[in-house]
Amino acid sequence: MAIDRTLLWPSQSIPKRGPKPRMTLERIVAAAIGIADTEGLAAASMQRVADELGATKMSLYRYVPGKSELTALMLDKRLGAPPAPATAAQPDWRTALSAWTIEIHRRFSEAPWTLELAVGARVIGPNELAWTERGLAALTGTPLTGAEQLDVLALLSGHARSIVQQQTIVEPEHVTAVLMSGIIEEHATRFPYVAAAYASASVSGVRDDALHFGTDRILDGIQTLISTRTN
Amino acid sequence: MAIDRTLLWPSQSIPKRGPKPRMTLERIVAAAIGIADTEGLAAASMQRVADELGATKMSLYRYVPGKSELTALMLDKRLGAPPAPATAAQPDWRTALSAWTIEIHRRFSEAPWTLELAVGARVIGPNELAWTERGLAALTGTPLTGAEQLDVLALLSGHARSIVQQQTIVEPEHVTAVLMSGIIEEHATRFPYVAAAYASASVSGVRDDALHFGTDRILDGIQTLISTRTN
DNA sequence: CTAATCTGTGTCCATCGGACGCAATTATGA
DNA sequence: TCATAATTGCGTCCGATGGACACAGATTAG
Repeated sequence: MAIDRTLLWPSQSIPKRGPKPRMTLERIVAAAIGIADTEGLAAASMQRVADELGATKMSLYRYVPGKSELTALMLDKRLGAPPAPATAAQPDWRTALSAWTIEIHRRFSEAPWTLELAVGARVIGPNELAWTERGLAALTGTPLTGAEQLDVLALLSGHARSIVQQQTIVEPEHVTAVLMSGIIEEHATRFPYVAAAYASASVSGVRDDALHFGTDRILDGIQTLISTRTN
Repeated sequence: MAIDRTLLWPSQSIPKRGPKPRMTLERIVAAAIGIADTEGLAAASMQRVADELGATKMSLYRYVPGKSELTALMLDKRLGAPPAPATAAQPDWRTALSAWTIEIHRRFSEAPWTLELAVGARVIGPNELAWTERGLAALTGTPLTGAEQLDVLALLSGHARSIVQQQTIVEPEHVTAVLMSGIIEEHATRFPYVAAAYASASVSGVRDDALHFGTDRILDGIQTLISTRTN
């Protein structure tokens, strides 16, 4: 149940006796990520990862205590560290946080299987913490408290993830979207507002900017809060 | 892979020949929900549900095509229909949407296992659609387009879900929270802003209002958009 | 050179979702 | 009344999963 800290946050161990390790933790994680990227998270079983590395399943357990620790490593490594900040003068908090949100969305969007792993209780990894650090840096100087700053970041990253979650609904074959419009049409009398909204949304063309819409709304709301503080 | 529509959106079948069904779809779903509520979603296996009902595992497949359909039913039924609107004069969009968001949060919070099911591609259920209908009704009269109204609801419900997701991290035994603060303390030099923010957040006492904070920010942002439209 | 230690892995297990077919049960048509 | 068609419950079997455990071989420390 409990996840081993020492894997996400490695200390040193350096055993010296015994045979040389034939594998590497990094190689295992990389192989698992490769499988998840191409064949989905479910395909990244211990057996499959071991096959990919030409090893047996049980040998992996010399490097990873269990599956959940492996997936935790996959998540943190796949999201990666935040991009290096521009060397030029640092932008204001709004443009910085906007870029922060868009980039997080891009990361999750690149590997939708990470969403499934980001649900529920888990130990935060170094990359994830680096993202928080970066976001907090952007909010420094604003009149928000530390707790409020954390809430802001949770709000924005939650939005980014939520958008990816909804996008993956439409993505595979559009079959779910078609099915949904069929349901809505059939029950238009039960859900008149939904029918009207979807009809209007379809007329006005495909909307791809739900991410920006929500981000702008949230940032507007933060702007409002900051304004009331500074005045 | 594909989820059967006809279970979430039942048509009639009414077979008359053959033995009387000993079970009911409702009973199966209810039993599965009960198990998930008390022992977690993973415990709600077909075998376990069958045991709960005094039936065999395979007999359940006469009522449910597969596990994914069962979980879809569990999700929609557990969330339930939106509460009946107050008979008094309908409130303005802001108070209505605020209550909408908080109630959605409460539903998810009651059964955190629903979060796991609400991830990824899925067929929308009648209750979920009823929630959307209710939210759209609250937004009628605002100068927002249909697509924008849908985006607003996705933004708010996404926030509510995101908050529950983070709360479940702290909930079980606080072990994760303690672990996290330990990690942050150890790496305070690598993540100075995070360390400062968490220290400040701890000093100012436990924050339980991340839900309201985010909801208010979002609603402020929508308010801003509406204001620019009406002027 | 011996003993301690570490790696790789072969074997076994419980559990999971599910395919398939068979026996029992019920309603329908002749 | 009786055969037939349809429908249910269920026993059996399967592949795949994560993981426990023990043992052989490799490697180094004393």
